[in-house]
Amino acid sequence: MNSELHKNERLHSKKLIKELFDKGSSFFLYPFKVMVLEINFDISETNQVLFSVSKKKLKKAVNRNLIKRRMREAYRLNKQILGEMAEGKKIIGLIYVSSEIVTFHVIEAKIKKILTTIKEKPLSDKNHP
RNA sequence: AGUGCAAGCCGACUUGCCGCUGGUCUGAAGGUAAUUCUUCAGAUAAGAGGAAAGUCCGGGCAACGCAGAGCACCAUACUUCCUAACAGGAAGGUGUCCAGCCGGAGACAGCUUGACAACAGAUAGUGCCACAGAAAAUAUACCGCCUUCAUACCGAUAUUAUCGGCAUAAGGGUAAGGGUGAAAAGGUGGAGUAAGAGACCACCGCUUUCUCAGUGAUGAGAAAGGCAUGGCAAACCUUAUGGGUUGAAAGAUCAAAUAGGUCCCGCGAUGAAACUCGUUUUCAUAAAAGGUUGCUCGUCUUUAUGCGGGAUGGGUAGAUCGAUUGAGCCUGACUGCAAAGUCCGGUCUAGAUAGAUGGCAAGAGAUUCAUCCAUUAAGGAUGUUGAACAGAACCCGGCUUAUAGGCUUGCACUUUUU
RNA sequence: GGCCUCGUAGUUCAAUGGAUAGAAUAGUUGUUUCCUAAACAAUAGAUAUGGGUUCGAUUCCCGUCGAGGCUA
Repeated sequence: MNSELHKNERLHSKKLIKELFDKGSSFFLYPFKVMVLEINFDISETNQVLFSVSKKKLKKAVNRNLIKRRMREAYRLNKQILGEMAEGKKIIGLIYVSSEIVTFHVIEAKIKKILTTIKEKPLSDKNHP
């Protein structure tokens, strides 16, 4: 599996973002809030992911960019944990809720945990939003 | 060599691996009549700032309004110039303040360096000036000063009067003085007077007019006024000048279906007349409603609502353009005191769109802290820490604010050597 | 990205440019009570920040910082 992260793997459609925040199931794993939604195969060919850092938590744009870059890098290096899913694809929202700047190693460890959790989650989670 | 001030410039590096963005080239696959388009792979060079920030000004660009006028609103405010434009910049003028020098008895004036100035108008009008103070803007109401007359008292001479002093009441002349206050009605000195006063004189300050110099702000000189009306316009306001409004989430193009929208045609308002007496025909009509940037004028459209038929075509999701060749950058020459302008030559240097510059490893390292050594002092070694402010979002010109450290130039001071 | 509004005691609000910035509540101390509450009395506490205009600034003007809202 390649370790690239192209534009079609990032979530940029306004409709899908709205759907994710309306219908998706969420859980916390500090310092992240994670939202997941399973979608049909024909809408998207790959998993799509969204990274978000709040302006309320980190005031300066430099620090927000830094955290987003570290999150993106950690997802890129570890996305093979999710593997190939036959049933459908997932859209994932990763929202940073801490107000401190965390090093890359911490973020990578947390992302690994999150991806493992998502993979092991049963499909029945979708039925009771 | 060091320290301080001012101006200008730069804004932490190397290697390896894995990645992101748009461009160019090559190859493969698919589509098209073709130019060519889409996808994938590889190669190649490139990829945040001096403030990208705050959004405080000014423009370009775009849409809207039927063109336009006035009012309202907003902004600016010494002069000349620069500029696409500006509340920006350059040069200059004036004023205030600090310091120094100097003249004068004094009021005050002159020169030099530096800093600062929202620096039009306070006799166009309105308003405000707390407390204190006689009075805060029409100065003379008050306390005072001087004087006339009357009365009472005291003293002297002397005798029923005169002179002097003091007090009270009335009248008159004055504005010197009046603990205050941020601010007190030209100032200093003289002469003068019953007491006084620009009422008078000298000087200083002020105002007005004229002449000369300067593009101009203004300056110099002369004459006159005799001084008559303080401060606040970052209070309302007046004058002059400028501004239409809204912002790229503006806007343009592509674009499936339904409803809706828009346009055209017919029926359709009121009154009168005619006859074939039907909701048939002909003629006339005004005002109303609506659109139009905050308002008014002006201007435009329509004849209610609604129904029927026909045509047109766009809101929303998305894509492309707008959108990176521009008041561009660099070098040089010329003009100008300067801001800046002109010309020759060279050059193309981010273009993302939930938002691209990152991660890991190693090295080198400004700096911080601790220990040890040495010295008049600067210093050296080991370990530790590990780089300021900060991220383009349509593009430019400024302003403001944040900023570790380094470099260059000029000035001043100190030390060392010759 | 663009536009607008607001910052006053710990909290909620007042204050025409003019005396020591006021009130409620919360806090502290005391009286009362066997103790607590309530009541009464006293007390401390603030104009976001830096400049400017003015004799004088919470108020007027400018900059900075912070908070909130509108706009697809």
